[in-house]
Amino acid sequence: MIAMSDIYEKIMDLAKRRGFIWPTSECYGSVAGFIDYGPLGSMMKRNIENAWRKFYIIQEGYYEIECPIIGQEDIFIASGHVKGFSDKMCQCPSCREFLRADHIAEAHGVTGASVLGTEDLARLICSLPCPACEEVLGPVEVFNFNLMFQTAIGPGSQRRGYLRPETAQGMFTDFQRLLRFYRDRLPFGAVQIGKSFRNEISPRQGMIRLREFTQAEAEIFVHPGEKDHPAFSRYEGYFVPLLSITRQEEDLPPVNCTMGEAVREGTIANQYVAYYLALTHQLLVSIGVNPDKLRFRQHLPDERAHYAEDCWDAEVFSDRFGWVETVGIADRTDYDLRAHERQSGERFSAFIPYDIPRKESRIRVTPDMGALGPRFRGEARAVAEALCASIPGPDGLTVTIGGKPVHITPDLYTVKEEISEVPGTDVVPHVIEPSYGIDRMIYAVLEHSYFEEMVDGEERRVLRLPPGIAPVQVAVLPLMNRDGLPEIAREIVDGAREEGVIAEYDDSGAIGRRYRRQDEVGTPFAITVDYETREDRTVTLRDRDSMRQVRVPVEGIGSLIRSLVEGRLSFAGL
RNA sequence: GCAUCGAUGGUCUAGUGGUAUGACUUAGGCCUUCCAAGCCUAUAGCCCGGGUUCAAUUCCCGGUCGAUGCACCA
Repeated sequence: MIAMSDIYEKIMDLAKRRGFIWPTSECYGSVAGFIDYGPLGSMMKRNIENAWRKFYIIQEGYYEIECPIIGQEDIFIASGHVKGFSDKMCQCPSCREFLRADHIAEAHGVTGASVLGTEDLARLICSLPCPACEEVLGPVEVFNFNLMFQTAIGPGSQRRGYLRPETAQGMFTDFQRLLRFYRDRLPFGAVQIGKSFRNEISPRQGMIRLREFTQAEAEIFVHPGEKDHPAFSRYEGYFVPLLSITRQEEDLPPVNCTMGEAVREGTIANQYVAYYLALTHQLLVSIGVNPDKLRFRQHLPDERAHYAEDCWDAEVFSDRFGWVETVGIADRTDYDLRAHERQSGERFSAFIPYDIPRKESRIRVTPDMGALGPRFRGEARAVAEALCASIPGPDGLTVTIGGKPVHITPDLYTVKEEISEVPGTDVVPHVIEPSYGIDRMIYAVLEHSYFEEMVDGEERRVLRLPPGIAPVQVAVLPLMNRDGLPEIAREIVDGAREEGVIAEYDDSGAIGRRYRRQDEVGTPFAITVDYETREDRTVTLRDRDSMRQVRVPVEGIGSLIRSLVEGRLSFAGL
């Protein structure tokens, strides 16, 4: 079979040659961490994004939103990215080496250096030697190297902006609008597909670590006390290969487990997380990820964010890169919404009415201002406030006003027990976040679809892409480039296009060569117009994977292809 | 970011201090009645900048990109 060590080279070679993925702006030498999607790559990417939409928008009923890529600073102060998404660095004045300032300090016995401010760190390291050139650093400047790209909004750079490092924040900042849109009820979800940016220090590994990448994220807002998914039965019996914390600690392989069982035995924190694990499994397999090269690994306690209740990565096996995290599914609790509540001062909660309004009794103290006013004059207001906040005894009570104790007798206020009705309560929802790296999914699908096989002593390269993902869905080929065959073929192309099928016409070279050309880019079906077509208006339809052919009528072939692409018919059933 | 190595048509490759070999691909033509057949023709290349030199794709320095190791990293 294939020498696996260079499968990456083969795929990237094919991707470059045939217009899937190109290094960006090659005429100026490209830039690491950025790629261009060529004609077939863009098409395939869109197909994968639409497959994603089929699950999250059509099946789940969550609507998509689209927020700016540039966000103002407050957003990322709240999210923690301004502070936490950066490293403290300095540059050695002697050798110009960039260094991690906190690492230098810690190497010389300072503990907790990573949480110190830049000035404290600068003071600490000025007498220390540079780890690269051994010169004493001296009064160097310590600065934050933030992984976010920074920009200025408007002229004169008055306002700092950042390119978003994730699409998620848009769904959080729009929370109140979304809640209103969903008519003030939980649970609801919002999704977003778009570009995110991280200024990686060293973005190697081709399209696995990009500085500009596409994310598809869903934020599902749920009641903190109701983490049973209303449609859980859909995936209750669905098997997913789980690599739990326990199994990782014991060095065991993943085990297939139904979602119902995993939740019951406590492996997965709740039904919501389990539901999206299963949905993700189904989604990834449907776009062409090999299920034997897919596992769900639970984050170990030390890699999980402190606020997260549970977190799993869908990892896809690459013969080149090993297990690659491609999707993250986390229960982020109320951390994000509370963070924005703090930063913005706005409300990030939902009002949830009780089934029956609750009665609450409360002791209420009403100060007699007519009596307090003349007695305490300027201090009357403070006395009244102190009274309202306390529960007096039978002989009144003593409050401290301006540092002095003051005794208030019962004739200066009245005490009443009040029964009030409380209709509901404010709840800050918990957030379930499935987050997909589209570019990594594309790479995984390419790697898992790529096959080489021997046919009649010749090597055949074929991308076994699912028909719905393939960039070209049908090739229409006149067997001979004459005798009226090209004309019929062009009619068939037009008919297919009218059905919304991506069809390509090719009359160049021997028929076998044309099949191979299509095989290499994953075109699932090929229609060949031959001499019989002129007699009886039938053509051959070839299946990419089996290379089998059947004869079908020209009439209605466009909609036949559409049914095959959409999976409503199978070639084997023709 | 550091260290080491590398970069020749779209792809793979030969080779050189005097502008470059072959194959595949692609395009046009001939041929061809279903899986990369054959023939003719054409297109297209020494990563970028600087230096040494009469002359640099070749030697030197810097950069970019890529590979590997270290560092870093959701």
